[in-house]
Amino acid sequence: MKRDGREQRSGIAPTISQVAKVSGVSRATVSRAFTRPGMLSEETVRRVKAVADKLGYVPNQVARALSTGRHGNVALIVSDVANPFFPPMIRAAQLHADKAGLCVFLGNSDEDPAREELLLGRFIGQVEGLVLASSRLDEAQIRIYAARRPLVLINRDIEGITRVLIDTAPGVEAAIAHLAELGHRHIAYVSGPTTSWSNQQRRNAVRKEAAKRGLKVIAIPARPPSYGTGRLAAAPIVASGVTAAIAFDDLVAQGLLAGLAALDVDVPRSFSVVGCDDVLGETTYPPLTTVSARCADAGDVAVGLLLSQMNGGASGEIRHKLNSHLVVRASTGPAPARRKSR
Amino acid sequence: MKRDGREQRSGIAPTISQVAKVSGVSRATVSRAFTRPGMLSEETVRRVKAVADKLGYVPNQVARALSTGRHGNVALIVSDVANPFFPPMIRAAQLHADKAGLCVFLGNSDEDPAREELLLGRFIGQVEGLVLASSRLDEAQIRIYAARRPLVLINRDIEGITRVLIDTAPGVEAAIAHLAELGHRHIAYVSGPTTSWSNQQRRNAVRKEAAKRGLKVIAIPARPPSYGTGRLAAAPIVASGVTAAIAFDDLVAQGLLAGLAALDVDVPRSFSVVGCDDVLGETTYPPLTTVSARCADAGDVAVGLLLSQMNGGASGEIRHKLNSHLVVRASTGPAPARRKSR
DNA sequence: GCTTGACATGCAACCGATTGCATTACATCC
DNA sequence: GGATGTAATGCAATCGGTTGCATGTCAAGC
Repeated sequence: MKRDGREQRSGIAPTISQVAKVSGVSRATVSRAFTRPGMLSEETVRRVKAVADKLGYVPNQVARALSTGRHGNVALIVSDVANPFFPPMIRAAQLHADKAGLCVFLGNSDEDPAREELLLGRFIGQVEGLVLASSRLDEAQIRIYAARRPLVLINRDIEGITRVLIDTAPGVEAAIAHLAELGHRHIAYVSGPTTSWSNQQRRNAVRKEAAKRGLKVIAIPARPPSYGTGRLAAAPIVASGVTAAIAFDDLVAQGLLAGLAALDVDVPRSFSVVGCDDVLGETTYPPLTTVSARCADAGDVAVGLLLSQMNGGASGEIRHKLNSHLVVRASTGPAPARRKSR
Repeated sequence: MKRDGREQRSGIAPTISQVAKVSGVSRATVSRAFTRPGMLSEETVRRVKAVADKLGYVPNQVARALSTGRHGNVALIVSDVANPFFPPMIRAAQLHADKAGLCVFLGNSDEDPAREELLLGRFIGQVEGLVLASSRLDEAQIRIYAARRPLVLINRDIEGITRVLIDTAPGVEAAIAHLAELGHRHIAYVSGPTTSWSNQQRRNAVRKEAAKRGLKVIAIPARPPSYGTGRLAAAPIVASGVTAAIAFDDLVAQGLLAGLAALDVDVPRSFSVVGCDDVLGETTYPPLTTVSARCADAGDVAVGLLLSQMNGGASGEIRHKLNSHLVVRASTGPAPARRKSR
């Protein structure tokens, strides 16, 4: 049977032909009643819509897509839905897409390039545009897809491809300044994935500003970045003798906080911690001083850029930077006297 | 121009006709080389595929969907992506769908029935099945959609519609028993949305088990359930004189923890807190005793049921219950002597 | 040698819309 | 009154596949 998968349930959905027959016009007219009512007399539009309503007719998106090439779908691929960094971004992207009448496919690559590519292959045929957040794909691959469809990247910096970058450098610099003012002279950067653009950017910002202010900085890895690895980083950090740490992200910072608590190190009295992303709000204990990264805005802006690209505008490459600032809460304080006086 | 939206970028995608022409066979044969290779001679299949490869031909999903009625898409609508309860569920659902070769549309209703319906309307035409998690839609609406497409609900109990319910009752009962054993005699339930199935279920479980063990329970609302409202609930709870509280979810519990800390109430020494859902792991301070709700499993099972429904099987109604258990961490302890001895 | 059937492939209708190009009916203008 | 224009609608091709049925080929069976 041909109609197998179509409408397993009650009543086959009415088609344009049925509406046409009942309202005594051609299929073209019914189509226009929905897509270009201005072309028809008001009377006809009214009559057709009334019939459509009575029959419960809804234009078939798939058929429309085949003939127009526009299906009103976009895809968003993230590396890990469960990382608190993404949900606000996803939400904002959704919202923007919704307003534009678009449906969004969500893909979760689980940080695996192979999976990411699989998803991409599945999506590409049925979307008008793509947003890749923190893509782990290699540059060549990304370029191939970008050649087929409008595509925008989030937190990945590839020349010639529209991208939105959350520029945490200003916030990170402010954080270092903040620590310096509090008297810290020796700090640690708890680093994230080496392949991540964000991590590189943050590391560089830390180095640069620390050098400027004459602070010493050591790097301690937390890979993959998570609560658990952050927690494990506490011991080596304490052993290293630094008085403050700035972590790759909030999750790592939160783990670090827990690790410090377990070692009986009082935060912020004897040690200061700064996070990055500001996705946890005040929910940590103590509330985390962190670099606000506006991840929601990133989702919103990315979809906006995608839209304008889909509509033919904005053909040139765009490199949109979102800046950041420091949010001081309660996990940072004056450097402990013992070390400060050294 | 007709081809407007189609392939704005380089090289129009090759179609079945081009492959047919180049390989010197009919379009039907090319189609079959992909969908029913067994029908063709091995030699032909090989040749066609070689040509397709060289041309970079990929079957157009949209066209295929129009003619077969199967597009391999499903939709998942949640009430709030940003609530930590959902991401693990989304992730699990994705994973399962991926394995079955399906793409998933994600919708975020933001707890708003009107938005939920809008999304549903947009999705219904291009999916083969739907999963609604914590739907806020009224029953009649849901039934209408369920009549058009296979549909499964998560945490919503409507007769006749396949649903997966995270049964937190056993875990909640265990939590009450745990508190009773610790000597608490008077506790609070910090309640969530009145329209939520989960909330009703949890409230009832608390009442029942408390009655059985002779505990007194009062209800204090935290609406909408969030860190903020949980925090605000701390004051009235302390004022009420209870020695322990069980919260609608982990977020509320986490807020409550913060509110108590702000009031200088020591947890667990002078007050015990239990959460629900177990989505925060050990990341709270102190680590939260909570009812594990296996939200990831719910996503996985829901997609599984949807699949079997889509494939014609499992026509009868299914009511799948996922059970729960108590995870004891560090936010619960013996009731304080002062009150215990009363 | 002719029938029969299996196998491989092609023909053409179809899925449900959109749209360029008629066609028709009037109104307007010299 | 005939040329011209305009507004409303229909015709039929098209989008890119899938599939029921017809056709052709070749080998086995009688």
